[in-house]
Amino acid sequence: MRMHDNVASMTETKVSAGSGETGTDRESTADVREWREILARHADLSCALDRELQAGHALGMSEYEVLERLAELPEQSAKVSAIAKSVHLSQSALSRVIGRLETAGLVERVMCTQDRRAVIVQLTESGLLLQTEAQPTQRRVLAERLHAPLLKSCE
Amino acid sequence: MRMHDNVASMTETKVSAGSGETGTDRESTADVREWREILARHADLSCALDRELQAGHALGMSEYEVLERLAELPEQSAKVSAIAKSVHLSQSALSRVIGRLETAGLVERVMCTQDRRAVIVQLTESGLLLQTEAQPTQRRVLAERLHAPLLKSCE
DNA sequence: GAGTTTTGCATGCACATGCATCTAATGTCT
DNA sequence: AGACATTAGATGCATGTGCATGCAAAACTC
Repeated sequence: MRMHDNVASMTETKVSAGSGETGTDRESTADVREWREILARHADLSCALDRELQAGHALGMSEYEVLERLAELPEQSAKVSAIAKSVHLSQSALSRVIGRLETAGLVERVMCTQDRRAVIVQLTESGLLLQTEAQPTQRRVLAERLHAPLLKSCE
Repeated sequence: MRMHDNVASMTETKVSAGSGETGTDRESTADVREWREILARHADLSCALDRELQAGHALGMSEYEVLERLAELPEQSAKVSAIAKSVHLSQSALSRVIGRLETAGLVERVMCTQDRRAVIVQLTESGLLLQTEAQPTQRRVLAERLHAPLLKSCE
C-alpha cells in the first residue's frame, strides 16, 4: 500500500448548526472524530509497516500478514478459505498474494486430498525463516507508532 | 477519547506504565491485538461506507472525504496543498480525486492569484448539496458499525 | 537581474485490489 | 445415475493508489 507521510493539519470542525435536534448530532460528531482517528492511525501504521517490511525483508503488508497467520498455526499450513477468514482481503486478492509468496518460495500450494477443489498453503523453511526475521520489525514499528501522538486529524 | 476504549468485547490493551521496558513479548503481542483490531474495524467501516456512499450518492469514500472537508470550511474552498494535509491520500491521488469531483461538477478548480502555482478547490452548489445529502448516510453507517462487534463480513 | 533551488500540482507508469466470471469438484434432489 | 446447485480457487478486467517525473511559478542566492 505504502501511503505518503504527511504532517500538520487543517481541521476546523464546524459541522453542526445546532437546531432543536436530539443528542444524535453530538454523538455522530463524536463518531466522526473516532472514525478519523482510526483512519489516521491506520494510514500511519500501514505506511510505516509497509515501508519497513519492504525495505528490510522485501515483503508487503499483505504478504507478511499471510506468513504470520501460517506461522502461528502448529502445522504451519491452512486452506486458502481458512486464511481468507482471518485476513482482510478479497478471495481474489488473497489468491494473488499466495501466488507471489509461492513464486518467492515462501509457501507451497498443495492439493487437498479430502476436497480436491481446495488448496492447502504450506509454509516453507525459508518462509518460516523470513517471517521469524520480519516479526521483530513489525513489533518494533507497532511499539513505536501505535500509541504515538497523531500529527493529523487533531486540530 | 482513545479509540480502543470502546471496541466491543475485545481484549483490553492497556500498556503498562511502570517499567521502562520496550519491545517485550507481552507488550508486543498486546500491540498486535490492538493493531489487528484497527485493521478489522477499518476494513469493515471502509467497505460499508464505500458501499453505501456509492449506492446512495455515487460517491467513493475519498471523494466524500474531500467534499466533507470543504463543506466544513466557512469559505468552502481550500488549496490542494491544504486539503492534502487533512486527508490520507498522496498528493497525486488527491489530484485525481479532485479531477473526478470536478468532472462531476461538484467542485471547481480556481487559479490562486497570490500564488499562481497553487490551485484553489471550490465547492459548487451541487457539491454542497450532495455532501449535505450524503452526510446522514455516513453518520448512520458510523453509528451502526463503529462500536458493533466485528463480524468480518465485508462484501 | 540571472541562475539555482524549492514548491505546487498534474501525469506516465506500475501494481495491488475488488468484481465478475470461469473451471473443476462436491453436494443435493429426485 | 443424471441434473442442477453450491463451493473452492484462479483469472480477465477496470479502477484507485503511490512513486517518479515533468512543468510552471515562486523563492532564494549571488
